[in-house]
Amino acid sequence: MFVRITTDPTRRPNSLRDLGMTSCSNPTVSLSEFSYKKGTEIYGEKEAAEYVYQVKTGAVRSYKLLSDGRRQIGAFHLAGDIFGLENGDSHRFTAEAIVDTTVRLIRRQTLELVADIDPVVANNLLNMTTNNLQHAEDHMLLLGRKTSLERVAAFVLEMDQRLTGAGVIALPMSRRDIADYLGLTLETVSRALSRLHELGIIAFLGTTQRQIVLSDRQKLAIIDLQG
Amino acid sequence: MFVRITTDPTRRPNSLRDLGMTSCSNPTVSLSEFSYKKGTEIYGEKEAAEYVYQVKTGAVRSYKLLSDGRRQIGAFHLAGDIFGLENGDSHRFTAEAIVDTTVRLIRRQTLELVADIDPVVANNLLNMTTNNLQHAEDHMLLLGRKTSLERVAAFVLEMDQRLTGAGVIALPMSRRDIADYLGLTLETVSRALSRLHELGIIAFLGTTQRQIVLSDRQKLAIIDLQG
DNA sequence: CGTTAACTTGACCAGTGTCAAGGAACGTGG
DNA sequence: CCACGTTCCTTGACACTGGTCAAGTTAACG
Repeated sequence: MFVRITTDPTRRPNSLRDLGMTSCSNPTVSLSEFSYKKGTEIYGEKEAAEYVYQVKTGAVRSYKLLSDGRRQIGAFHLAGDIFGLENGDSHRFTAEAIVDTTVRLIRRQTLELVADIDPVVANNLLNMTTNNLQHAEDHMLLLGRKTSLERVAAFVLEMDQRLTGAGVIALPMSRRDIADYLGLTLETVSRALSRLHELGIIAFLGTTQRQIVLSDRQKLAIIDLQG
Repeated sequence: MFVRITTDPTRRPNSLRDLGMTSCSNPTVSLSEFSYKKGTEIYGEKEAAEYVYQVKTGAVRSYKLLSDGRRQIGAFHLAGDIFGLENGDSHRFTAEAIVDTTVRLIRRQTLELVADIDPVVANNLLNMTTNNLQHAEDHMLLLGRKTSLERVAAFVLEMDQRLTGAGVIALPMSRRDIADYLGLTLETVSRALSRLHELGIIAFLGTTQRQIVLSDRQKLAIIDLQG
C-alpha cells in the first residue's frame, strides 16, 4: 500500500511562480513531477516533511486516524492546490491520492532558504498557512454545530466553488470520503444527498452518482446556514 | 454588552519581546494594556483587526455563531496566550473576556512593518499561525470523530497541560463554554465529568465545581484515545 | 460480461440533545 | 455577616438525530 519516491525527483529547473509564489528575486529552483495511483499514500502522518506538493491533476485527501481506525479528513486537495506545507519538520496528516494523481514537488529546504532571503516569498508562505487556518476554523464550526443536512449542503457548495463554480460538479471522492470529511457515516451522507435530490435542490447527471448538478444554489445556501 | 476601546491605548513604550517575539533589530514599539470585565466583547467577527492581543491575566474565548445562535468556540486564550493575530484585515472570530481580563495590545500595523524588515519577526508570525493551525487540525479530529467522554477527557488534559500541568486545574469557563468548545451540550459535559468522577479519574476540590484534580492522568489519556 | 466495489434504502438502536426540576455556588445589598 | 436573588450545575425522563446492521441495487472495471 506504500508508494515511496525511489528516484530523487529533482529534475526540470522551474520557477517558484509555478507553485503560486511571486517574488522580486524570483530565483530558479528545482521542481519536478511525480504520479501516484489511486489509493496510494503520498506521505504519512509524522513522517519527515521533505517536500511541498501541488496537485497538477487528480485529487488528494489529508487525514488523521484515531488508534481504533476512526478517520477524520481535514481537507481535500484539488488541481492547483498546494499541500504538505509544514512549518515544523514533520507532516501532521497522512496524504493519499483519491484518484490517479500527478503532483509537482519542491524541496521544502529550498523553499525555506528562499523565504529567509525574500520577504515576498516569506509572506506567501504565511498567506498559504493563513488560508489553511481559515478553512480549518470554518470546518470546526461545521463539525461542532451543523446538522447532517447542513454539512452535506455546505460540502456541495464548497466543491462547486472550488471546481469552477459552474453548478455542475464531478466529485473525485467516495461517499465514505465525504463522510469522513464531514464527521458523518457514509449512509447519512447518502441519505442527505437523496433528500436534497427529493427537494429538487440537486440532481445527478446521467447514470453516475458522482456528478451532481446544483439545481438551486440559493436553497443550498439557505440550508447551509452560513454564519 | 459592547465595550469599545475609547481611549487610544497607546502608552508605555515597550518591546516586541514581551509578545513572545525575538528579533535581531529588536526595536522599541508601542505596547499598552487594557482591561475587560467578565463577559464583555474584545472584538467582533468581521471587525477590522487593528490590534493583536496577549492575555496578561484572565481568560478569553474566541467563537463563531450560526445565524440561529448555535455557537462554536474555536479556542480559549489563557495567561500568556496571543490572540487576534490575523493575516487578512478583519477578525474571523468574536473574542470575549470569560472573567475579568487584562490584555496587552500592539497595533497590528506596527507588527507588520517590523515583520517586513525583520525576517526573525516574520518567522515568529508564521510560527504562531502554524501553532493555531495545528490546534485547529487536532480539534477537527475531536469534533468530527470523538465521543462525548473522549472529548471531555481531552479537554481536561489540554487544560491541565496549559495551566501548569500540576494535576490541579482551576477552570475559568462555564460548562456551557466547555460544551460549545467540544461541540456538545452543557448537560452532556456535566454528565461526562460526573462519569469521570465516578470512575475515580478526576475529583472536585472543596466546594467548587470548577477546580478539578486529575487523580489518574493515565486513564484520562487512555480515554482520550490520542492518535 | 462477470466480478467487485460503491451506493441506496430500510429497520432498528444508541448516544446525545431537549426539557424540566431541584440544588449548589455566587454576588449584592442590607 | 446574612438573606436574597441569580446564575450555574447536576440529574432524570424522554425524544430524536444520526449510527449500525443488513439487504438489495447500481455502477465501475478488468
